[in-house]
Amino acid sequence: MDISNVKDHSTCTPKDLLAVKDALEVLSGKWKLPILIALLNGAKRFKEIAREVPGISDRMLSKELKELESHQLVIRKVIDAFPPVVEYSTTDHTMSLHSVIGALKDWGYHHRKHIMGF
Amino acid sequence: MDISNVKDHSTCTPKDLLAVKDALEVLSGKWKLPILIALLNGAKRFKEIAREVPGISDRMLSKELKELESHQLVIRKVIDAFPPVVEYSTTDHTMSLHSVIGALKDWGYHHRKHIMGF
DNA sequence: CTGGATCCTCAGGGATACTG
DNA sequence: CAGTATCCCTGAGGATCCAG
Repeated sequence: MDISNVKDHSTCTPKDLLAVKDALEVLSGKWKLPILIALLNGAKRFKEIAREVPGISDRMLSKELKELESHQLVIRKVIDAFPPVVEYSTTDHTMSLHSVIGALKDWGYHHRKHIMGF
Repeated sequence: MDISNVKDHSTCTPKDLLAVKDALEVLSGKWKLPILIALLNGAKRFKEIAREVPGISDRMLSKELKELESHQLVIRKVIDAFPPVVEYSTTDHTMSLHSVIGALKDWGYHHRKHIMGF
């Protein structure tokens, strides 16, 4: 991927802004990134994700997973059995999010230190 | 089958998740990043920012700027005159956001290509 | 020009109960 | 277990008017 123009901050074009907005929209909401982070550690079932994303309700988890699937960020695999087993996993496309998550994580730590006055 | 195709990517600890959540909270909302992007191109006045962030209302711009200031992400400089002149600029701390914005921008482009099917 | 004050809408999200 | 169906409420954000 061409990131050659990243360094030129003085020309963050309207198109670049659009790209950022696109990303924000897809990743918007309180839960999408936490869910994806949980799944990046390995495929998981519904209840497992719920356990790994503290505070999320079944309703929201269901909704968010559907949205993520529609964006091709997770894969839903149903195993016909009883009781039902559904396994969620990441996609190649999810992997491209690593730099985003990494940047947010680093900045989160940085910001906390900065505000706390260290 | 194998729920354990855990390739052990940079595993995110609960603390890391917290950091991501911190970042998301500070940058949450529809306008904060677009505003910061506008300011990264140079200090600007209220109306100039409004012009560079399409769709934002004066009310939201005012609110978001206050919040950003409280997080030390923008500096507000009043020039006593008539008509009033207020200049907003970034801080050192804002600069640390470059990697976040860069990652989001790159991923936005990438995602669009991916969804559009190239 | 730079916003504050008000009012209002709507969608994100919580709580609870229920189903195959 | 893996969700759906309802109900409800809060708060982000829009519209408009007003003031220094």
